[in-house]
Amino acid sequence: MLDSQFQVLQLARDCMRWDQIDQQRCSIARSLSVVGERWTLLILRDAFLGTRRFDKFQQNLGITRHRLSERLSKLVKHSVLVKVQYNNRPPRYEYRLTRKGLALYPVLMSLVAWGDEWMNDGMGPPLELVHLNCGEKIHAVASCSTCGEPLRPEEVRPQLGPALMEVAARLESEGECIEEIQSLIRHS
Amino acid sequence: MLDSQFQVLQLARDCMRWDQIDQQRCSIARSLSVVGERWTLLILRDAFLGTRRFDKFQQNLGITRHRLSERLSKLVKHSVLVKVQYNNRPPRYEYRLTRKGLALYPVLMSLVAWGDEWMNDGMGPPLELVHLNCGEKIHAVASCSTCGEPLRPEEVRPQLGPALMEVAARLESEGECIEEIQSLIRHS
DNA sequence: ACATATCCGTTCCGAATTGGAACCAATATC
DNA sequence: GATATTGGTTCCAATTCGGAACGGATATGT
Repeated sequence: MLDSQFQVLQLARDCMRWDQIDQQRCSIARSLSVVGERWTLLILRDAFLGTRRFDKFQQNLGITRHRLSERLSKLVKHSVLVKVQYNNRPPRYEYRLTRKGLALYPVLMSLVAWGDEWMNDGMGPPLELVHLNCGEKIHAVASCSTCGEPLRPEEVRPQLGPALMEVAARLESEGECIEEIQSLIRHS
Repeated sequence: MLDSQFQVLQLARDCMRWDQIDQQRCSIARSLSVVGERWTLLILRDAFLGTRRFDKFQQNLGITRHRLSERLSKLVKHSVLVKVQYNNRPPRYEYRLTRKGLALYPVLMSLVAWGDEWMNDGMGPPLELVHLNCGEKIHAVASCSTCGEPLRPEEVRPQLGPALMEVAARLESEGECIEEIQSLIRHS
């Protein structure tokens, strides 16, 4: 009971270990607990470009076999990839994006857009993206799911959602100061 | 000369070390070389929620002071944050998002959207986002910079951009097989 | 039949990164 | 003069990582 509050507010310990961030009530922290490790997003980049087999991932990425094996297993465990047998004799497996994995496309595309604009070396983007829908060279923009306008930080107001509401209410009823509830928002 | 090709194709060494991914001609790899380390995106999440001071970051995140100091310095070095003196005596500093830092908003919002949908625990999202433009609770969608339609992986065709074109041309004139040029695309 | 190749990993060890805690310096406040 | 606050740095043990060798199941060449 008290424990879970402390977990959210991180008063239980001076510092939180990285392998515990999935316990935070924060969607970014939870996302990163699955895709936030070294190599993982690069593996997914390759998956979106069509790579499916262990060897190809290893060659394309230059990751060690050990690390690759570990990362792929974790992605399978979290249903971002599925391990599919594509050959009986000898038994051979490949890794394919699931719906959950495909849903990461916006994350990768926004990283591409940022890198193209802010990390280029003056030689233009390494890859160009042609949108078959409109035929133009394009980049990704984050826009509103309802009105379709591009999202700007100052026009988006974060507020306590259902998952945090009750925690906040309990804290308030126990006389916790507003500052700690604010801090809750920061952690969500 | 040959070195730079090997760098791109990663034939020079069996494996590439993580601290060298910024040398890849890949915008995702380059982006991750700045924001891909543990804690960094969580620090930026806090920055977008208004945190500016060393102590507040430390309290909110539960990161060690050492690590925080290192990450902030790196973000300042890459102009994602600026260190601004907000008090003369005693000299006190705070960290603010630059334009380059603000441009990371889509990355964070797409991580939030993915986490809300795929990593929730059945209690609804921790934070709700109200878009002042339309007044609704919304989430971020990646859409086309030209036609505005939501981006779907199968409708986006990646092709060699200027930064890779010349490398590919040189490889071809030297008789490298098409497979290695394909691999170039994968690395870009 | 036997050697070699391919694919998909695992095991092991030294090197690099991280977490945890203590320490430090400049100034404000009691 | 003692204690608190802000913004760090230093140090060491624990964890994670990179590199290279090894393994097992099967195909392929000779």
